[in-house]
Parts: sequence; structure tokens; C-alpha cells
Amino acid sequence: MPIQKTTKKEIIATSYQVFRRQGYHRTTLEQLAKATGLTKGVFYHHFKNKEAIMQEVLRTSHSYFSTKVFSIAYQDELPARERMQQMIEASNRILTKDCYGCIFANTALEINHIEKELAQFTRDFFEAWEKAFTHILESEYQPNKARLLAQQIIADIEGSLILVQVHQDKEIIMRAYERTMKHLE
Amino acid sequence: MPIQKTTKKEIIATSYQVFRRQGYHRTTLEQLAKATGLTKGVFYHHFKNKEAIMQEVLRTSHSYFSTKVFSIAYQDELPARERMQQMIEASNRILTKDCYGCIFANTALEINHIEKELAQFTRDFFEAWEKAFTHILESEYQPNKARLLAQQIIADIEGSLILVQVHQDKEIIMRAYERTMKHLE
DNA sequence: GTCTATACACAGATAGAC
DNA sequence: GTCTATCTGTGTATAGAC
Repeated sequence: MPIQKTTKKEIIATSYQVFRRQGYHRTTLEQLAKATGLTKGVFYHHFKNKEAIMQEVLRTSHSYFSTKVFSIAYQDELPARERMQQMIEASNRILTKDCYGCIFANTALEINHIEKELAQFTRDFFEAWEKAFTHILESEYQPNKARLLAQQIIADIEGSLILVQVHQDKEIIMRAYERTMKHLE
Repeated sequence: MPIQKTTKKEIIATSYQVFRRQGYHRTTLEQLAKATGLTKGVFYHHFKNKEAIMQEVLRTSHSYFSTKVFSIAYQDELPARERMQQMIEASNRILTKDCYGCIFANTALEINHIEKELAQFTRDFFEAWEKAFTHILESEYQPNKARLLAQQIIADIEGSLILVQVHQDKEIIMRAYERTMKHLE
């Protein structure tokens, strides 16, 4: 196995940051190249086209959420409230890293109605997130009520993330987390 | 005043639909031209550039919301609950016309961090919306509590609109409206 | 695996005729 | 006010050398 200066993994990680900040259509391969310190040509060695890069980014990000965030929900030995708290903190670290925003929500709004392929990735992510919240809430609520509450929580968080960006006020998302915790009191 | 086949107003109205559905960066002048039945050249007779079109679209849309939605909040002769109900119905008509989505939320996520000019339009819109909700809620809550509740309601609605698009399930936004009405019971 | 060079398409924008 | 034609820049993508 010879040396490879920049791994595919690193390209994905850097591309994730650019896509999350700028969105899909606004981001050019030139920008991705500059951000990774490579040239455009390299990207076509690793990926078929621009959309394939985005797909890998979303797949990797979803996987990261699964490991670092969603998994917390299923540690049934911990009390529900504790899991909720930890899961919120874990997701918050990701959603507020460098800037405030969720690449899946951004992508959903930017490409829905249009690119069916990418839409599936956002759908998968939100379903997994909803399942995680639902699992925690089922310790106190009936399954269907728990599912609706999970959706409400996600809507609250994502909506608040929009408002954080609009008003440049981080407190908005903190209050959303407080409301979320109130569901387990 | 000679005949003008297509008024600026009509161009804005059609452009609004395309921008709302496709987003800013994905929409091309060619598409706007086709949608209005005109050619690209015509747009540069009316507007300085693409961003100027978007600015006019947002300005006009904000103005439309002010007249059709926000104004309801200030009809103090009506009971608060009645105003809330009517305002939700009015905004829902706009946000679910043709497709589900809010052009201001879409634009905020797509262009924030970047275009400062357009960001101001989204900020103005959300402030006006918040003020309207706050005014209604102040009939039952302390001013600061009313403002926080107004923000929560907007976050809930916008977050739910994302989830409607992701899951293709209209019921999600209807439940957000029910939660909103619960604040005045 | 990375680079340079380049092809190709198309977007935004302008000029000028009608 | 609308059109056609065109310029210019830039974005995606490919080819081929190192």
C-alpha cells in the first residue's frame, strides 16, 4: 500500500464543512479543491461527479451522527432524562461547530422538489433521528405520542437553528433544548 | 402610458414561484425567462442583476405577508384566539400554495454566512412575523414571555415545514398549528 | 495520487435592432 | 418593452503527463 497524501476521508471531511456552510449549488469544485489544498482533477479521481461527493458527505455525516448521537438513545441502562440530555449535547456540538446549521436541513430545503437521490439521504437522517428521540420518550409516553413528540422536538430544533442564523442569537437554540428537556419532567 | 405586455409586478410574481421552489442559486435567468414567457434580456431592462430580482421578490413577498397575515394580529377588536386562528390560516395558505415551503427560510439557509444584502430581508421578515405573534400573545402573557413564545411558534412552524418536505406528510404542519393554538387556551 | 491543460456547456450580463 | 446576438466568466468534467 503506497503513501497517499490526502485520503478520501479527509476530502470528505473538508467538503462537509464547505457544503454545510455554503450549500450545495453555491459550492464549486474549485472551492472544494482550494479547501483541501488539492486541484479539481483529484476529485474526479475519487468521485464520479459533484453529486457523488455530496452523497458521500451526507452518508459520512449520517454515520457520524449514528455513532456519536443516536447511539446514546439506546443505552437503556441510563435513565431517559440522562440520555436525552447527553444526546442533545452531542448533537449540539455538531450543529454548532464552526457555524450554526444542519447540513441535512439545508440540503433538504435546497434540493427537495428536485434531486430525488439526495433527498433520500435527508429522509434517512431525519428518520433515524426521530427513532432515537422516540425510543427515549417511550419510557414515559405511549409509542404514538412519543413519535409525535420526537417530530415536534426535531421541528423545534431545526426551526430554531434557522432563527439563530437569521437573528445571530445563539440563545434561541439553547431555549429549544430547554423545551425539549421539559418533555421529560 | 403605452401598453406594456408584461408588468414588472407579473415578473416578480412568477419569479417568486420559481425561487421559492428551486432556491436562489439553482434558479437561472433562463428559467425565470421561460416561466414568464419572456427572454433573459427583458430582465436586465427591469433589474440591475439577478440579486436585484431576488430582492424585489422578497420585498414584495414581505409586503404581501404584512397585508394578508401580520395585519390580522393588530385587529384588537377581535379576541386573541380568533386572531391567532385567522393568522395561522392566512399564513398557511401562502406557505402551502403549490408546494410546501417558506421562501424566507429557504433563502436564510441558502445565503446566510454569505450575501449580507439578502440576509437583511429575511431578518426583517422574521422580525415582523415575531412582532405579530407577540402582539397577540401579550393579551395573555407578559411581554417578554410573549416574545419568547412567538419565537417558539415560528421555529415550530418553520421546522415543521422542513419535515413536511422531507417526509412528504402534510399532517406534520397541521399538528404544529394545533400546538400553536394551545398557547391560547 | 496529483498535477496541468483543456474541452464543453451554460450562466450572468451587455449591445443594439425593432 | 421585447427581441436576438453576443461577450465573458466560470462551472463541471475529461485527458494525459508525472
